[in-house]
Amino acid sequence: MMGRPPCCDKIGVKKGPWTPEEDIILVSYIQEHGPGNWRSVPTNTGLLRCSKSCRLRWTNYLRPGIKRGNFTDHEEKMIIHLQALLGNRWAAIASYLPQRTDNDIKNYWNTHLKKKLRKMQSLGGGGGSEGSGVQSQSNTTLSKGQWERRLQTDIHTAKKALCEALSLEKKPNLEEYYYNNNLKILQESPTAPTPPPQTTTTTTTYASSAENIARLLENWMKKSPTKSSEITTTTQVCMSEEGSQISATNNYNNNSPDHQKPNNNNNLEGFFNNYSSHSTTNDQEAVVPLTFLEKWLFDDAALAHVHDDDDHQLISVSLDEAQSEGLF
DNA sequence: AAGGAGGCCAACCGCCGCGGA
DNA sequence: GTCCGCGGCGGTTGGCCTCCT
Repeated sequence: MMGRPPCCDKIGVKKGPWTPEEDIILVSYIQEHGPGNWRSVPTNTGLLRCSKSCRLRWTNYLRPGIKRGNFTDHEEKMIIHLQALLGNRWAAIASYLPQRTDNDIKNYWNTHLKKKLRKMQSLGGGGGSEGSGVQSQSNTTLSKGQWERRLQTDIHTAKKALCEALSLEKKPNLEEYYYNNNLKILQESPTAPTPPPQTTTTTTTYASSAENIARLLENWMKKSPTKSSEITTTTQVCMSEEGSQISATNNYNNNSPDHQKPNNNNNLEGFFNNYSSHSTTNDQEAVVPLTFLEKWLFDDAALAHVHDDDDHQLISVSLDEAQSEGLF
């Protein structure tokens, strides 16, 4: 067909940091229409942003359930391990850490973990791999057959490593994980728990909260010296089979332009009742395992217990899940 | 207290795969 | 079958912040 309209006009597109006002416009729009169809977002909202920018802002900052800063030890280890297995596939890695965005993980890797690993490798004496991760040591030229065999071996090794890593986790399968995780989230909420979804796709559930909005409102408060009010973070999660849509029953000022007024906390309450995202990972890239690092990772036998902490609502990667994602 | 250096992170850029026309 | 836009991803950057001298 003759050219759809471009996703954004290059002229008149605003760049740079998002303002709280823009955030609220975007959030209220997504609340009404759900995430997706990003092309229509700038036109329908009047935001002078390109669709990509809107999507990015949502996924990296405004999306409910995002945890920021302070990576836990367990998260750190998962990232390191997954990075070793998957390489720099931040989106894939992020799918195992639902509270973290790929951007966050990427940043954390680049700013903290790279350095940390380098340090540990120099301490451990072994090494050979450089900063960008735990890379395969083989640089020798191989014939195609050799290369394939090597790759297979690497994949096998990676599988094993992942198996071991996963066996440290206490959640034995995906359904149980979802159920447990869901319950955990629901502990914050007065609503009744829902049964685990009957699905084999990797549906990543985000803890719903108004934290992100609260945060942006907080910023707004700073700008406007009105009284800062406490945002209640009542959360309510119910997993739908379809997922990916914010419940239409939420009433974050659906009909009123008042959504731009930040003090209306009642409207924030229950804002994100239901949100989940889909991720399809099909990563088969395997990288040769770890030596010193591996030890460091696996030595942490307490790993499995970390989940008890409410602050650690991590996806425990089950073997089933990994298998269904083509890791094996 | 001031200036510089380095760190951190939000956002942009460019590429790629997919799907619709 | 081809073209083109969209959405997603990873790499990179620029500006703000913190720490150090």
